[in-house]
Amino acid sequence: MVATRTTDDLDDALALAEALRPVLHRLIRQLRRESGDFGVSPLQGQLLIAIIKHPGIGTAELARQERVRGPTISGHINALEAAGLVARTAPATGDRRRIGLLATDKGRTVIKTLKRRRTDWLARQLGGLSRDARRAIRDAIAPLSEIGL
Amino acid sequence: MVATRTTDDLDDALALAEALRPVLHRLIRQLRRESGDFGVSPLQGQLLIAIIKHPGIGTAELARQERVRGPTISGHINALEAAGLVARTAPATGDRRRIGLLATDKGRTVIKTLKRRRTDWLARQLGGLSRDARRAIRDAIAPLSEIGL
DNA sequence: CTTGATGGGTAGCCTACCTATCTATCTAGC
DNA sequence: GCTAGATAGATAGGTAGGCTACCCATCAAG
Repeated sequence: MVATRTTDDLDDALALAEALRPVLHRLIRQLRRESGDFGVSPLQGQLLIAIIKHPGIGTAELARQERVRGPTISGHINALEAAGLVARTAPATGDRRRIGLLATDKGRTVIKTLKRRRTDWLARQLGGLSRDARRAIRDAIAPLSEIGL
Repeated sequence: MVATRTTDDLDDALALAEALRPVLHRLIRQLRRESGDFGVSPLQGQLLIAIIKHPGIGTAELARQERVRGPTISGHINALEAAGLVARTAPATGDRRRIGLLATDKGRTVIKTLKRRRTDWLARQLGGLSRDARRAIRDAIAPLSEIGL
């Protein structure tokens, strides 16, 4: 029955949401508290990685990727620029509203050392789990990424 | 080989952490932004539920459960008390440092209507996924809960 | 009866978002 | 060619939700 199926799906999703939400919040709280200071915040790290991967990317595109508003990007780019990790460059394309973001050598170094030396809290915790547990988490990443388009 | 196994596990955990972290952050950002105002914050909801489940519970116990510092609990209990959802009562046990937290009728009502609410953003998103995707997420909840003791 | 641990609280700070608003530029329709 | 609306980016100001530092009262143990 289609009607029943839909109802079941709704109930299923609702129950799942109730179970998932507190877990997510607890995890994030610990992640924020426990993960030490690497000079750049998690979002800034992501932005830096995105800029390295797509040189000349603009702030609007970054905002869409990270599902964040424009001013949030603006602020973080300001911080990254002040730290000498990225540079705002003149519009490369014909569109003179756009700016092109580039990572500096220092920025690339920061990401490289970050990725190499980040045996952080989260990784340690995950390492303490069984392989099955890690696989279950890994399998959930793709579905979780789909949420929110 | 035990040595190899350990190394693999470390690499595995590290890679998983790198993949999981941005997904978690993105999800939480959207959760915060998109989920409307239900009168109580997610953490306050959890606290209220815990108080209903364990009447007379104290703030220290709540802090441990939600993996949060004492003052954080203090603040939220203040808010919940000001909203008339919980009450601080005299120490029930022999320990006169402790207080006993109780949910008011209003508090119980709030939780009941909260749980029945079907218009939740997260629930809608989860409902839009395939059943397989939801199962993958459900299977990851237990492992994720284990993180951080 | 001091010493240290624990339950609970206040004050003040900080991070990381948000909305509202502004300027400059691009694009479409008249 | 010129205005109307959309888009890129920035700034100002606000808020939520944690945290640390510090305080007091009480308990438990030497």
